[in-house]
Amino acid sequence: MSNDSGLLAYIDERASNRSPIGPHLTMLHDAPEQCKVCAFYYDSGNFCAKLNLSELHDLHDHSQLETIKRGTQIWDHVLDDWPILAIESGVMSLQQILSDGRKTIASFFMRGDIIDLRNAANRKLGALVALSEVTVCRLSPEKFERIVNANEDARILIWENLRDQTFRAIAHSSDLAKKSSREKLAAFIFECQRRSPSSHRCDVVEIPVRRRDLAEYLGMQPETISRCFKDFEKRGIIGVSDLSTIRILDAPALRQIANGARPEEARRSSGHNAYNILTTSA
Amino acid sequence: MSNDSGLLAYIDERASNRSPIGPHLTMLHDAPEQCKVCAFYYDSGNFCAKLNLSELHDLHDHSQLETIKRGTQIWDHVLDDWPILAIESGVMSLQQILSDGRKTIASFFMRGDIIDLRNAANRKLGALVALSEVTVCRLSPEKFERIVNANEDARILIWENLRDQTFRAIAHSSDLAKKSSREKLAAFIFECQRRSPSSHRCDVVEIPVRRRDLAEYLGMQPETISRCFKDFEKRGIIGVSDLSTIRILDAPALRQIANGARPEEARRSSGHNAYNILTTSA
DNA sequence: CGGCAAGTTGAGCCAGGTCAACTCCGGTGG
DNA sequence: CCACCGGAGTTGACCTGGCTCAACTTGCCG
Repeated sequence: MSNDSGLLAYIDERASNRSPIGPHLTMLHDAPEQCKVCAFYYDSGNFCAKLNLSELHDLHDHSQLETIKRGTQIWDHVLDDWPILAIESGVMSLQQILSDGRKTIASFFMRGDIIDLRNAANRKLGALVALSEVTVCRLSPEKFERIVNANEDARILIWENLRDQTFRAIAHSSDLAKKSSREKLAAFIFECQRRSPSSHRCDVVEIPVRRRDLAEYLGMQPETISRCFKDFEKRGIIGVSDLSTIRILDAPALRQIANGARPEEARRSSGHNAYNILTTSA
Repeated sequence: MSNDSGLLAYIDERASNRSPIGPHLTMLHDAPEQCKVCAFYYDSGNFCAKLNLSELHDLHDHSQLETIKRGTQIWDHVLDDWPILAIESGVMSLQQILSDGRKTIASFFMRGDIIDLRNAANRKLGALVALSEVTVCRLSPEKFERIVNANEDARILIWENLRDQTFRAIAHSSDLAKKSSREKLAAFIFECQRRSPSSHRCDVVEIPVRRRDLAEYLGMQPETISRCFKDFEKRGIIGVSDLSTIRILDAPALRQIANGARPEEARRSSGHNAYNILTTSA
């Protein structure tokens, strides 16, 4: 997919309608070449797969596919023009810097996520930074808007994608709020498993980010991350082969930890539970 | 709830669409009584205000307005049928209970928020619990869906509402991740100010939830909340009149704290005149 | 006025932050 | 091919912010 990025470099983004195949819409029997190999198209149930060929070509011709290196920030003035990003591969992060330099990664965006930052300017959300090599498609806001208006399937899908991002952020909030370091890490491992591209559940999980980024995402220190991994490994819950790959050896135990079961003690339970919540265990 | 639905049944929704003063809509010169006093209708720029009278009546007639008491949970089997909630007043919370009893409030929903929990069942998000007396309108999913499909203004508004919830959750995540207790509380005070119904910025801020709920939202202990409030008060940054009302006395200082400026150190300002620095805007 | 929940205050302690030293590893250049 | 470098990760020692527990005060409601 990087073999034709050289082609892209030539293109004048503003003026040309740059259809890679054919001058006009006469040859709509096929999807654009770039789209054929893009997850948004060939993943069943992703956005571009919902479009008809006319829409797909229209969107493609006014969008920009780009590969960006780790550490690159997408600047605000670019986002002003291209506020809608489709992450095709890699991991993007939304990060904030506090006045004294502490850095926080508020959210990860991975393959299949569509980031819609229209109107996000007022609320300063932070910077979009690539945590790995990222392939991203900048969707034309106008075409996107038009397609979403016209195509109900696409609209529903986009809506669910956004809701999923919301739910993910909410779940992440509650992880951060009350969980211990081990619990957060365990929950994150399952989150990685859940979001892994290979939809088949597998006990080998890829950690797609560096320890350091992971620490910033989970609100911890790299040292603590390291200690927690070591702890899990020592207890035989996971196996660590290399830094970016682990194997879950004792899924039930890991699940218990992720769900916040304390070892044995001190359930100062139930007495003050005015709300009588009925906890439905998964 | 649907007292005058008979009349409306006559109307052909398609033909009368988007014509607030259509021919045989003469008797529809008025919104439903309940809607007239509802924030979603009279707040400029909220959902129901975007509907034409036909849509408004249709939605109203198939929805349920309800007042629920503090501590009440909206049960899952109810959410299955009524997954879309419009919060008219009060504070709803989304809370999770960990296996050992720790409770987390992941998100607050206040006036003007529309909670769309369709398809949220798979990802167990937690329970919806009222933190105060809440007036909520359960929107008919079918009517809601139809209106969102037909009415572009309404759709855009809903879309922005959801995006705002996402951004809020993300911002909350980054607050929880790396901020100290004081910083989180300061940030929360500003969040309350921002979301207060009285749109005019005012230095008197209402804290709409109990200390205990606040603690669970911010991932702290009630004792710590109390100590932080006392600390701010002692330093003259805020004034506390009663438990649910505070007054911001030194907004710049509070802002500094919320943004994560540490007390003394690391000020690379090198400045002679600290007052000339205008870092924070709006 | 009495009872109960919410909030506050105080004392002690521990999980995780902080700092420093070290290893590991890929890239680079002589 | 090796020496060197720098950034990432790890390990150990120490320290502190905020959790915990317990006792107390306040406020609300019948």
